Amino acid sequence: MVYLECMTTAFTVGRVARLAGITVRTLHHYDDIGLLTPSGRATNGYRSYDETDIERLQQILAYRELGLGLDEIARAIDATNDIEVLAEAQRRIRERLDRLDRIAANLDSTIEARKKGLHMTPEQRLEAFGDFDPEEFADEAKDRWGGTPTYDESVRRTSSYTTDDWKRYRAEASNLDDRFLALMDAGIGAESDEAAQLVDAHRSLITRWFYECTPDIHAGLGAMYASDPRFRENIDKAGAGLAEFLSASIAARYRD
Amino acid sequence: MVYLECMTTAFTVGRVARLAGITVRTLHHYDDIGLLTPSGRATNGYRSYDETDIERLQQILAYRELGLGLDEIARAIDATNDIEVLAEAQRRIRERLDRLDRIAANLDSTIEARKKGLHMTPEQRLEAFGDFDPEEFADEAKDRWGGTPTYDESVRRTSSYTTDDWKRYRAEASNLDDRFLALMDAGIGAESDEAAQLVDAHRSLITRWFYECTPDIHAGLGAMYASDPRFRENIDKAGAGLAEFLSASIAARYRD
DNA sequence: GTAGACCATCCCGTCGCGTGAGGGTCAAGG
DNA sequence: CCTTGACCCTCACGCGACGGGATGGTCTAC
Repeated sequence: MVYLECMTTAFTVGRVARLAGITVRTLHHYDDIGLLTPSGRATNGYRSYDETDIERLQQILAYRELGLGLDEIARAIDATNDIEVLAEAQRRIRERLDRLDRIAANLDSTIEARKKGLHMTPEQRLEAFGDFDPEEFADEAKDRWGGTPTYDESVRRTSSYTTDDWKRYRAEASNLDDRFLALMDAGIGAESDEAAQLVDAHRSLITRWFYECTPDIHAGLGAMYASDPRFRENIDKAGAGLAEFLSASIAARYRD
Repeated sequence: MVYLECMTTAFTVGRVARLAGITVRTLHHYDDIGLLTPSGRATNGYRSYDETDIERLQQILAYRELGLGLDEIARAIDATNDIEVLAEAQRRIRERLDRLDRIAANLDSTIEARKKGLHMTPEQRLEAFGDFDPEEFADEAKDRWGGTPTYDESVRRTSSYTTDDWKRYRAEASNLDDRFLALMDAGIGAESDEAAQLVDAHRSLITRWFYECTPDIHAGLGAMYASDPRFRENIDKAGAGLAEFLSASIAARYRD
């Protein structure tokens, strides 16, 4: 306003900070690194921000909201035409809004699932956060186990299991583990009739919960339990040597 | 899955990182500070994340998105029931969405104003960022200058000025400054007829752009130009001593 | 003239990782 | 059997964006 300028312009740090919802320290910092240097100083040395400074601050804050680094912000603002800067900030903010929307939706369905007792896969839980890789993981699993009908069926069936279902399955499995371990402790061998009965129970368990487990498949699975360290470690959690014993029992059952 | 567990569970750091769109280092960090400790380690020492870990990570990421510190996140998750945690995260995310919406709307109107050449006040530019203080600033100004009819009128009129309007005003004012400075340089006194003419032009300028500037008001304004350091500094930017000279000229004009 | 609210400049501290350095693990292929 | 490449591990230093205190000047306000 020139003749009336000090009425409207000439903001001190504190005032700018309050208006913008930031701290004085932040303005000092922006001055230090040259991101927002106040256009003037009063005779007492106080920083004096004018309207153009505020305009720049507006742009800075818009970009900051997106998590850009201060140097990136500086480049973004200084490089291009100022209306372009705002429009770009606009676009980025809208992207951000989309992301938050996805996350909110994800939490929604997580809460829903939790209420209904439904189970969610890890991929479902994290899909809103990763930038996007719809298949990548499923592919990884398929490369190893998949393409086979048993794998596919298992995926289909387990996808609708609730958390309670999983609990019940785990209880059943744990019970079976204990019975195997009891045999081991009692010194009853893997070739015994008792072991053969438990093997049948094991096959039935897998068929009921995952896929049609034929004797052939079961034999293959049993071999893996002992040889593949991933299965082995996992099974041995229930008791040391269980993987070996289970594998031997299965092998004995189908040996004839 | 117990017997099939290694097919689905047992994620390595890299896999979790890819799924969640974060870096391995971040997972290491969360492990270091105890925010997310993998539920197990493989025999080779590799971190092994299971489904419950992923669930926790989901909650962590949701909170992180809001800019909470990691210790706050830990407290939020550990303190309360887990479904409550998710619901709370939900609420915070929605707040965040609101804020971003406000900022986007603000940028919208800024861009619109820019296109139409309209002028925006600093308060308008920053209102979306500050937590909220609708009046605070206006109050500050009013405490000093306001309540007076001249101030109110000035606010009313200038609020509709475009940036071009401001440019034209500044040009006029700058021109007037130069003419005053020319008198000073020529050694023509503040009591001269030439100065009196310029004083009238100055009063007319203020009346045309801001408010009905009566001789009384003008005299008061002139006194302030010299005495109030804020006015003085601002006016002296155009030329050292201008505030003093202008003030003296105005005083002389109305002395009779 | 002194109290309280601002302002200034230094400068060390913190948080959330980034980024090597230095080294083991593990299928896959020559 | 050895290598290559893609993983994994543990230090440990560094950095960006401020926070926050120390120390001291400035400015209305009673």
